[in-house]
Amino acid sequence: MPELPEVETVANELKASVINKKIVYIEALWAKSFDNRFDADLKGQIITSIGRRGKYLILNLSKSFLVIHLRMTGQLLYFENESDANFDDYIRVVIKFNNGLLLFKDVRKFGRVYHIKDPDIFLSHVGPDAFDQNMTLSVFKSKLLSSNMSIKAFLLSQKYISGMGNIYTDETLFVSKINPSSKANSIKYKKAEQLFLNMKTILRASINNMGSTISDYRDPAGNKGNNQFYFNVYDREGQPCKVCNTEIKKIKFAGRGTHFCPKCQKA
DNA sequence: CCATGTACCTGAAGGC
DNA sequence: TGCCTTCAGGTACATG
Repeated sequence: MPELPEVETVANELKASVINKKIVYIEALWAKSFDNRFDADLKGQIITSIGRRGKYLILNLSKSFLVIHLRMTGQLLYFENESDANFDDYIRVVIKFNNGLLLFKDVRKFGRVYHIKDPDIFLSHVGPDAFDQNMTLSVFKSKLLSSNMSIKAFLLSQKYISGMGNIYTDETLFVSKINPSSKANSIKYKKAEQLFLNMKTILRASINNMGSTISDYRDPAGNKGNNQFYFNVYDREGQPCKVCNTEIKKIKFAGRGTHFCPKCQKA
């Protein structure tokens, strides 16, 4: 699931529920889901702030950091009262606070809770995300020019710009009228500007809609997002294009299911 | 540098 | 009903 808007939604809700709380207990029910890379005691540490970079959630603790990636099916579920929690078969990590409980649930076990010393080092391979102050239009354009990849692969790669996943990449390319196979460095100046603005508009709209839920995504309260009701192309194979009525196609491209309008997004 | 395939995992959905 | 295949919002790594 989770791409930038979903992780942003999770971060915003956690800010309201776990800031200033003290960890009193942490346990990995599935060992690989918790990657402990720093020798500091988590017990007793307080969550001082919460951030996000691309699809990574960053919990700033008193002496170290928890960095969490939800991958495909990860969820962070928060319960003010422990008795409200449902410990089903897919709970991988349990974090108890002096008051409240956070469960990391993950059906497919791809997600990770990392305990690290320095997020800047840990995330050094991850580029600035779409809302980073440093990600200006001119920076974005120069990164486009530097790459001979397809624009779809470019946006999916997290090293140039982070946070974009399969849904928002397809949606952004549709609105920008760019074929997914177009080379990143072939996109003209004006088109690149539209792409940049559309990307931010689409991500912001989804944040306002609490993210998109296709199947697994839930926010920390267990609620689904609403942005999936506004897709133009994603998950709309065979349905008419909302602009020109042409049938939306789905192909395999850059290793991913890729949705587009053959007329609006000519190669 | 770039594209492709594989691995990591489980469950849902579709074909027969 | 049941078996088999394919696919899924992501990323790391190996191979041409």
